[in-house]
Amino acid sequence: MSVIDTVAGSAVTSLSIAEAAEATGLTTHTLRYYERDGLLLDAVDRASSGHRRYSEDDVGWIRMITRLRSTGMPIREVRQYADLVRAGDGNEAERLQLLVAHRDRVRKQLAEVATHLEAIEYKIGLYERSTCTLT
Amino acid sequence: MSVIDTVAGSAVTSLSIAEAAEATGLTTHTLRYYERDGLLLDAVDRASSGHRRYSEDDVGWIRMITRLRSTGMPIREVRQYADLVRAGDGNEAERLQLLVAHRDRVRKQLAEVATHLEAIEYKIGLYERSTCTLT
DNA sequence: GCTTGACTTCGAGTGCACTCCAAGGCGCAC
DNA sequence: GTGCGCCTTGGAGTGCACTCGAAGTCAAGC
Repeated sequence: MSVIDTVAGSAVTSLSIAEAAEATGLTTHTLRYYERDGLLLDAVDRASSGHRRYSEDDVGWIRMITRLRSTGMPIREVRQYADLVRAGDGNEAERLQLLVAHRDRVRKQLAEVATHLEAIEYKIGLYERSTCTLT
Repeated sequence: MSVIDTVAGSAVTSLSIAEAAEATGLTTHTLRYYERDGLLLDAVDRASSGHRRYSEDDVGWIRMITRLRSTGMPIREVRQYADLVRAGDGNEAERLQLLVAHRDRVRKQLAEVATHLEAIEYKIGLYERSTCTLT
């Protein structure tokens, strides 16, 4: 189903929603939901049939926001980021600020989870020792 | 409000729900919710007034399940773990299995988040360089 | 030309984990 | 003895992020 077209001499691949889902690890439901909710930079292109056609840029952007989401950024904030990028040049400082704030949160949370993990591993150690003596 | 009592010669401190909230970082709402939902090992002791009195063991257990929750274990699974502990001796292998499965999930997710974080840091690097040249 | 299947829309439904509310009880300060 | 504040209960409400359903469209294959 992926369509290969030629624009200005360079090959352009576009994907159906199912293929875009496959490529990004999201469901087709989620892809439509993200678009509706303003998380994508633009409305996705359509084939003459009205079906969505995802460009490589679309997929790249979706992969980026998937990284933001997987690190715990709320939908609302991803939308803010998309709004800034959509607004075009001149707000790079704001985008940077948003990303840095997120990075700091993620680092902090990563450290906390690592600490909790250690405590859990300690507990596991206790159980392993007691189970071992039982056998 | 924390009550110091003497039982069998050793000092026993018990905390009001507000103090237990303070000590565990949860809200009083959440503490009651966890108890209702079977996440605690037993019903918490009551003062003659009917108010809850949290023992040090209670607080220790709540801290443990808070670690499980903060590392992403669903309420449902925390309850399973509590059920096993409540059932008493003989199911240590099951508890161990549950904890190990959780540990493995956490390790995996930690690694994924770390990877996503690197990609975000790379992006930040790009913005920092471009903002820098603008100034 | 009819079926099939992948797509479309809008709106409603789900699951999770809290979070809050209203009405009432208890014990202490004034 | 009355106001105050902290507590109690059951049940309802909230916010988030999907997730699903129903009804309809379109292109391709038989």
